[in-house]
Amino acid sequence: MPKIEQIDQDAEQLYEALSHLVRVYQFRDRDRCCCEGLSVTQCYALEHVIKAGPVRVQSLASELFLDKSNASRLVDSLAKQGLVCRVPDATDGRALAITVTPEGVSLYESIRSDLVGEARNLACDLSKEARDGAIEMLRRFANATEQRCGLKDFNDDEALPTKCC
Amino acid sequence: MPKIEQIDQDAEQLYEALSHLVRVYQFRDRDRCCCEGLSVTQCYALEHVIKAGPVRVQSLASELFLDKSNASRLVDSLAKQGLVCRVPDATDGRALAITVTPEGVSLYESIRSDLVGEARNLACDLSKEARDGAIEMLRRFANATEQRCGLKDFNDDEALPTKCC
DNA sequence: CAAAATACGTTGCGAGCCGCAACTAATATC
DNA sequence: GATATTAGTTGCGGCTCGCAACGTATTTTG
Repeated sequence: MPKIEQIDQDAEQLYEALSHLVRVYQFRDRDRCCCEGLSVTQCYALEHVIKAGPVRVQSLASELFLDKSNASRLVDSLAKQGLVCRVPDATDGRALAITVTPEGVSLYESIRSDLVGEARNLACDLSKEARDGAIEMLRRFANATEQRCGLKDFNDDEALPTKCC
Repeated sequence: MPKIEQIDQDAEQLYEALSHLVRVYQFRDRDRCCCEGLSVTQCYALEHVIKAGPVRVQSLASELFLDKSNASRLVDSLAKQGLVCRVPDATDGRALAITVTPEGVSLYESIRSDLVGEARNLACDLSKEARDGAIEMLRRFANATEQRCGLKDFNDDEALPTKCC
C-alpha cells in the first residue's frame, strides 16, 4: 500500500498539468482572441457586469484585480463594441452604473454556452467522483493562488504572507 | 437518477472554477512576482531549459508559444540573473545552446518543490479517484484549449478549426 | 566552387495592457 | 461654507508582445 508515495506522485502530476494549462491560457490571452473577438479580460469583465447587475467601475477593478484606471479603459473598450453602457448612478452623482446591453448578454451567453459545452464534453465520460474531484481541485488551486499572491481580502489581520507572493 | 442534468451542472461548475483559476493566474503573471522574483513566463522558460537539456532559442519560443524575438529577450533576462548561459552550438555555428547554471537549477528546484508541495497539501485529503479526475481534467482542458486556439501541431491535415480560436 | 536560398538569433519599431499619479466633479464632514 | 474624501478619467512611463529587417552561418543549386 504505497499511499504516501502515491500522493507525492499525484502532486507532481497535478503540478505539471496545472502548469501546462496556465501556460496555454497565457497564450490564449496574448492572442487576444478568447472568443468572438473578445480578450479574456474583456470576457471576464462582461461576465461580471452580467452577474453582478449594474456595477461600479471600482467593483469591476477589484473583481478583475485591476487598477481602476484600467477598469475604466476596459469599460471603454466594451462600450465601444456596444456590449455595455455607462449610466449615471441615481444615488451618487460621481458614480456610474455599468449596465450590459442586449448585445452584451447574447454575446456572453454564446461564449458561455460554448465553454460550458466544452467542459461537458471533456467531463462526460468521467465518474461523478472524478468530476467532483476536478471541480474541487480547481477551486482549491484558485484559492491557494489568491492567498499566496495576497489577493484575498485580509479579513483576519493575521501575520503577513510568508512569501512575497 | 438525474444523470444528464447532473453532468450539465458539473460542467457549469467546472467552467466557473476554471474561469476563476485562470483569472487569478492572469493577475499572478501581471504582478510579475510568480516565485522568487521570476515572472511566470520566466519560470516556464527556466523549466523548459532544465527539462529539455541544452536548448535552442527557437525551441523555447515554440514551447512557450512565443515569437523567437521574445524568446531571445527572455533568455536575456534569465542570463542577466545568472540562471542560464548562451553557449555556441558545436554542430551549427548559427545556433546557440541555452544551458542552465547551477543557480538556475537550484532556484527552479526550490520553486518546483514549493508548488508541488502546495499541490500535495491541497490534494492529500481527496480520494485517489478524485485526484485522478482532477489530473485528467486539467490535461483535457489544456489540450482542448490548445486545439481550440490552433496551437497544436497540425499533424493531421484535417479540416481547419471551426472557430477562429 | 560560387551564388542563391534558407535558417538562427538579435535588434528596432509600434501596439496593447498595466499601475501610478494628477486631475475633475460630486459627496461627506466639520 | 471650507475642507476632506470618493468615483472615475486621463497622462505618463514601463513592460511584453509580434512583425520586419538585419547579420551571420549553413545548405542548396547550377
